[in-house]
Amino acid sequence: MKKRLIDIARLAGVSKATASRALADSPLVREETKLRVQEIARSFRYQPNALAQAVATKRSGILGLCIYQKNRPYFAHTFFGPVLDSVLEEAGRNNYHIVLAISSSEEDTFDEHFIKDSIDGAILISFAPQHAVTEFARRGIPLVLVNALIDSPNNAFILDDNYGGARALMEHLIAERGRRRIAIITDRLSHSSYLLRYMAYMDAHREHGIPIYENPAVRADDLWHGYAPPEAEVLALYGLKPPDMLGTPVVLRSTSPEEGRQAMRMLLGSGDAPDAVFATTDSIAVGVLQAIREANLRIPEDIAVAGYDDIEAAKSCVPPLTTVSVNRCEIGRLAVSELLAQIAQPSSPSRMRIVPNRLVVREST
Amino acid sequence: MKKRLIDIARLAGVSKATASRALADSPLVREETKLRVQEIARSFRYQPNALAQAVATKRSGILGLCIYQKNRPYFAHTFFGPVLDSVLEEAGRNNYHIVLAISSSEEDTFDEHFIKDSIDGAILISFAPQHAVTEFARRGIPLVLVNALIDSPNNAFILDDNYGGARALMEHLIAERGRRRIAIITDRLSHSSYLLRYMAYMDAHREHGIPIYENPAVRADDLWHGYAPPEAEVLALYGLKPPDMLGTPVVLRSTSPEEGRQAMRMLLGSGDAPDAVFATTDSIAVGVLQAIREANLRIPEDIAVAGYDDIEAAKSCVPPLTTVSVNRCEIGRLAVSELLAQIAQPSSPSRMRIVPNRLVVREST
DNA sequence: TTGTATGCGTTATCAT
DNA sequence: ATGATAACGCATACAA
Repeated sequence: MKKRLIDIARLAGVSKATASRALADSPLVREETKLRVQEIARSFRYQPNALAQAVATKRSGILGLCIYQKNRPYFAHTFFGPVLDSVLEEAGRNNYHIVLAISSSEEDTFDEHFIKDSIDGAILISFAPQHAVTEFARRGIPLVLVNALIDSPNNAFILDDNYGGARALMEHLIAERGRRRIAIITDRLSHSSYLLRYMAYMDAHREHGIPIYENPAVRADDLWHGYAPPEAEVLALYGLKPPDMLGTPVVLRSTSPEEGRQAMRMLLGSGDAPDAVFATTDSIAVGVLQAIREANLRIPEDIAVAGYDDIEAAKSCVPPLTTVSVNRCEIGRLAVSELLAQIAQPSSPSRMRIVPNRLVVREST
Repeated sequence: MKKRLIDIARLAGVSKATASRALADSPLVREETKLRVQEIARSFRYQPNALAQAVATKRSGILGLCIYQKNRPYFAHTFFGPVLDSVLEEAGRNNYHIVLAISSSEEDTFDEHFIKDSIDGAILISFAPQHAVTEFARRGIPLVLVNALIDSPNNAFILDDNYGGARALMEHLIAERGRRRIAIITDRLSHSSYLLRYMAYMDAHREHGIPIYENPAVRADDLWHGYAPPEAEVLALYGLKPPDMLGTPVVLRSTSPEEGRQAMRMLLGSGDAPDAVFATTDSIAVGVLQAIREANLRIPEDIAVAGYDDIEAAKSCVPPLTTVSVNRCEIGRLAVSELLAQIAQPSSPSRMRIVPNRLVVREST
């Protein structure tokens, strides 16, 4: 019933080798026989066994897309989802398949998952522990890191311009909107993306010579949970120096409207409210908006609110949110194209590509 | 450098066969040698070549997750995304991998994509053309259909209780909120999910003996674009009869806030506004809310708005949206478990599982 | 231009 | 309990 290459070959009266060549459209086979083989293959809807092809050619045509994420959302995530979509598009254009992997443990190096010498390359999004990167290298699997800043040679990096985007946003708040008491509410700074956004926040203050907003309700020792100071070597890769002054941001344990709402309530309840809030994700900002509305304050007149990411909700929330629009589409596309380049030319040098973003001013500032 | 099974075997001083058995923890091998082989394998971080295993065992451990979607979002979609997440969870729990496929053409049967006898089973979400289902059957690939209502034997179906959910929502609007002029704004009815929601809307009116809301601005011939009447046989599978009366819903070309906004503007501009709107997706409802706010009408006092799906934005929009919460998580989980059951027992009968949903009343009604 | 023979890295069968 | 050896389905180096 199910036809193999040898069946097609017999039906066409040729050998397996010739049939194989004919189906691969090799110039080594006479046009006439080529057409005959192809016609027979088509009439039986023959499809080669991709797995057998893979073991023979040592090329599976499969790319792995991996994220470290303890809980949902995994790919139903405002960043991972759109990146996945463009990864799929670009991979499809080049006839590659995408297999997904999630790991809840930072110890994991994904070799239990799907590595097993069966993927041609991998993309790691948003978090990449050193030992995982090492393991991929050891197995000779080309790797591209997205929005993860670590000190690693021979890998390509695709990064949103977190620092630049946050700087532009801060310029908007300080120079265009004249805000001077700007609070920052952020997810953990151990993640390089948030760290860079935070550093932009600090640097903007310094350059404009205005003091960092401090709130007695925010106790640094409570709130910096688990934050390790940025490593100078890693920052240097990005052309940055460790911040020479530190504020006390409100550091959340995760990114969610509910956490943002509670954080903002705390700031409002302290009786020393800011005149602007930089929430380092739109998701947090949505909760911040809620808290301010519930306190019957006006946005942006009393408190301006800005987010980061430009997720769907940023357009439909009330008021629509000023934010930094991250080019997730381009990030996914570049990740695949860099990966394919590395697969084609395994010895190509490590490259870092910083993807520009765009400040989107809406009605919340 | 890269170790194969034979290398491990030699190092352990045994044959390939014994090594293979030892690593598979076969009872056929002496405990002592088993431990020796396993220890050596571990020390060299040996990982078997999954592709070679797959050709030998005729089992790849890969499941395909396919959607027909012309444009983005693909998996960054309010339904596909969360379903994908729970598919990944459930597949991972059973040591299966997921490879994704999108097709922009209804003609496509996915055999060009990844079928090629290399997946153990497939899940088709939200749309399943007959010939694609036939092709999967022809190739002997177990298939599960999610939220797609077609007449097909030997396949498992997982369906949100679209009809029941929409009925509950209509009961809420009519009985609890006393609304009598209820407009419906929906994506194309050629999709069974929307069709079932629409039928619930019609049936609720009939049973309560209240007339369907009609608006002169809505011209049926313009708006039913491409809608084919429901096929009785397919509906019968679901225990339903074709509607014995028809309204003129506002039928959109897609699901988006912007389309919803424009549709609602049209209704408002007609001078004959409804007192409630059933938007068959939350995404549409978000746009409806905007249009009503822009017209300075009160929600829900002047016009109540209800959606369907319970996407993230439903909680954070203003006012928070009354909607039907679809159990996407359970849908994805069931899809995988049904598929695995079918893989294990290829001759098991076709099953239809309807996943309950939940009416969530918020402040928009 | 075509065919033969070998290799890819496993698992499975059949001896021993 | 272990080892040869044959599948698995394809690609390809080498011969012809």
